Amino acid sequence: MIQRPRGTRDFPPDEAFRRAVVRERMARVMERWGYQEIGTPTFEHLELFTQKSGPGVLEEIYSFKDKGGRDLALRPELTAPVMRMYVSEMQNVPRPLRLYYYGNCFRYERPQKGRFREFWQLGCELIGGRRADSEAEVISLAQSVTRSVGIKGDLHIGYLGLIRTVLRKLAAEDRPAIMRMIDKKERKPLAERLEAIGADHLGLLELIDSKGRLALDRAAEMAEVLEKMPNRDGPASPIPSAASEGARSSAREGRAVEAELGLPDFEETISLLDGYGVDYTIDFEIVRGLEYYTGTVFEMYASGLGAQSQICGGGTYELISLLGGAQTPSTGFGLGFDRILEVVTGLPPRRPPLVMAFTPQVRKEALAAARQLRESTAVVTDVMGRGLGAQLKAAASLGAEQVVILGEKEVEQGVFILRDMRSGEQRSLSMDELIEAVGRGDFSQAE
RNA sequence: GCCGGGAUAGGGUAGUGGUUAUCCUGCGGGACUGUGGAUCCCUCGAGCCGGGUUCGAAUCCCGGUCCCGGCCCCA
Repeated sequence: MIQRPRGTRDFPPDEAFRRAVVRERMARVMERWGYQEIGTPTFEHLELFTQKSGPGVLEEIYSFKDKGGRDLALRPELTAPVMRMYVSEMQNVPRPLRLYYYGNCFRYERPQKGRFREFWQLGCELIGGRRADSEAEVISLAQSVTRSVGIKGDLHIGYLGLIRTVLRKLAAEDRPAIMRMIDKKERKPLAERLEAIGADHLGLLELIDSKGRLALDRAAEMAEVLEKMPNRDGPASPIPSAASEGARSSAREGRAVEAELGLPDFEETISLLDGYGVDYTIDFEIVRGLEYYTGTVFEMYASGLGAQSQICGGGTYELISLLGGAQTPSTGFGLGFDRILEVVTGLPPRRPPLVMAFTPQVRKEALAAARQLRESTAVVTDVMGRGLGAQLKAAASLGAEQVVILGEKEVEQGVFILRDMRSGEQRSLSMDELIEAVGRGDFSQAE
């Protein structure tokens, strides 16, 4: 017997239905905010991903050569493809662009709870807006989307400008280790290291330990001090444009990303969030590793997912120039669709179809009637050559709520019997009355 | 790439060296060609794969595959 490839899943009817309902609800929220769905290819040139994330991603990417010798890769995420699409065909569309996507992605990783080799992401990108406004909108949208399926995620919002500025007061060789320890929450080693390099007075530890409003106050105090301090590597270098440096470095290879302190911008974002009524925690511990994030970053967590509790991640980044476009800020997030399905509860069950039961003599009439009823609801008919009794039995085990019964008598009188399977109550109805009675019972009503 | 636990009919399971491989459920058929999920009867259907040990392996050993959880990583 042939098995499924490791880390992939089959979705039986009930599960596929749940996924469709959740996807549908979340997409509807995106649409309400004016975001338009786009689609990109399942595979791309490998270079797109190495350019964005560095050669390190090769380990976890499904890459291959096609018959023409091209290096291709199954997409491991969707932000880079969306940005590629923007650069190659949407740069002249009026800004801002509000886009969303849903698609499967592939990573060669060890499967565990909430982690698969083929997984689905749903996300959005807001391209070319003013920073604080865009961030507030996107963060609010993220919360709105997850809440639309009944998930109350724990939203943490951080800001990289401050930490980057602190790091620039340190010797360049110390920075990666410090960054890593923050990300890993290795508090003790971090404290020791900061002390060892004489940086414990900068307030970094206190900053990442503070959460919420307190953190913002602390950040403001720090910013005042930091602004007066010289950087160890001179003034901040602007983001290099693709043209100016040959466009081949990856975001991960230590490109100088804007490191302006910019705390007022972050404060503006935060204050707008209050306008949106977003529920959040300020948390400077979020660093999201990547160098292409330029300012605000955020993540959402949900309980019940074991080691993989993060269901959403996003922020503001500068990727477009890296892919050869004009420098354009973009804010977005990606949702781990599969993880969301793990924690979502209380979805309505699929509505069972109407069963059209008939005696053998009037099969054709029954099929014709079924065809008419399908204009307004889901209808199934027997294909097993069963007798009427057996058809009723089958309808019952399907969970059918209503059965239409048709025999010679009914055909002669031009009526149909509508039987309510719960009560056993039966009524004789004309086709028009029948259509009226069964109402709309299709897929969309189940949501 | 690393660590731990697993894998027996479609689903759920019992069995720890010799059984006709257990039971529940399911599927299909029948009792039942004008009205229900009940009942009864019949049928179908399994020890992940490959080696090894043994007179004999679902059971013990080795390798692989896949699943579950964790580490690493998480764009």
